[in-house]
Amino acid sequence: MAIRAVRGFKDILPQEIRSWHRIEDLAYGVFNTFGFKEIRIPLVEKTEVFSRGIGEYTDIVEKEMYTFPDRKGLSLSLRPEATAGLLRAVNEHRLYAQSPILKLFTMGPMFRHERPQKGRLRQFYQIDAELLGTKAPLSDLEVIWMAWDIIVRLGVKNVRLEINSLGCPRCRPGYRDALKSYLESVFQDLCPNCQRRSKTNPLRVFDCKEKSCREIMKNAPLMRQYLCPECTEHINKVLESLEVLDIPFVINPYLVRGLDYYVMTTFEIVSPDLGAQSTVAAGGRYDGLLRDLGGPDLPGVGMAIGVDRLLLLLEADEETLPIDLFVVALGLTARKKVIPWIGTWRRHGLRVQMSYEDRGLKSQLRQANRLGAHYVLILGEDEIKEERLIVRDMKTHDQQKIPIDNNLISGLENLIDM
RNA sequence: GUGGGCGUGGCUCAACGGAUAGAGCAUCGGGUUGUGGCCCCGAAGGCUGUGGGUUCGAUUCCCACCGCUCACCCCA
Repeated sequence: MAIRAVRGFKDILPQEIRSWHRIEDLAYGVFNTFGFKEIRIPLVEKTEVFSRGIGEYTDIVEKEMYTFPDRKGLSLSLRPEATAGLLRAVNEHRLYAQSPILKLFTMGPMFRHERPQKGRLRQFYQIDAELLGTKAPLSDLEVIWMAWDIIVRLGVKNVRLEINSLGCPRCRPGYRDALKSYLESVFQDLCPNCQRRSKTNPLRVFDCKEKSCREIMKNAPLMRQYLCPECTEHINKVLESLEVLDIPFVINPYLVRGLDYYVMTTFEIVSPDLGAQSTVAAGGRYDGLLRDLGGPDLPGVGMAIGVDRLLLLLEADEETLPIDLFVVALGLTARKKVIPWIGTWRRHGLRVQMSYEDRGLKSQLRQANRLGAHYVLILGEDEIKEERLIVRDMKTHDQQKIPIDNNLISGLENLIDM
């Protein structure tokens, strides 16, 4: 029985790698123009980073993390998201001291032990950006803008921005109480799941798909009615700036993030083409998180793009990487002559391949054709005797002979016009 | 963790409970002893996911397990 990859862990095969590069390259470009700098952080952190950062009683921390003791008994976890670890690094290296505003991005795999399905793997990739040091609504905009830009510029059509405000530590408790007491009053009529959620994560009840729960929640109090003046002004300014930019959005009063650190602005970019896991990108404001991780009380806002999901929305890229020159050497003498030439051409940047097997001309030409070679160079006994080798243009079928002399290397390069 | 669907050459899929499990694509070789693609011919490639059961006989029906997948849950 051959060994298979672990459930929920996938190989990214050569035929899909170009799409990955396309996404990553575009993201690098966008981040660069927005003035974000790259940071690379460990895949493993002390479990504490996530339990304190994301929240001890969130599903992610409670039942989805890969947590294990190291050889000395210290509890470690594979990162289930990027923000907590990134802020740990910011704090550890006092990066916030360099400038009042810190703009960072990172990309890489995250790990959550969930049941795999479409758009949900146990190792999945995120492109993540964080903007620290300001509460200004325009910083929310920047982060949303980048996510939107990356997704739209990749050619994804059918996406929608959903946005909401979760309030702040001043107004959220009042709302939470109101929601809780409402949920208590209707407790008997909620589905078992929501009865549990009403205690652990009341906002999540809004997400329930049960008809009865939806009906009940239509009369539930909404955060919007409880937002303090500052939060109201903040979200309004974010929405105004989105309008200025012509980024279409819908206000989703039920939008909730499953991580405890979010306050005020939260958003998702969703696509109906993804199946049940419809969120391509998401993020929000997390003032207070850095403080909770033991750092200074710096506000922040961030976003993460699900690369695997984004990939599901893209047209598959061509995998074939054409080559410039395929060298056919027939026989041992020819092979020996040809190898140093190949080395030179490769150092000059030409994409050159040869057959590793001692096959006939026909077979090697077939191989050259399959590889998409533009030119084929043929060197056999006749050519050695004649001291001229054959250069064949596979597209036009033209063939010509060029002398094997000191000018061979540059002569060929001129001929094939690279 | 719960439920549905599906497991046959590398890939996409056939085969009423019946014979040596087939086809297309891909691979390799030949048709041209040194000229690719198209065409023709041929070769190689299978413990039909695993283990039980029913049957004279199971790829086919039943059960269990494993795997994949979609959905619930949750989230990027």
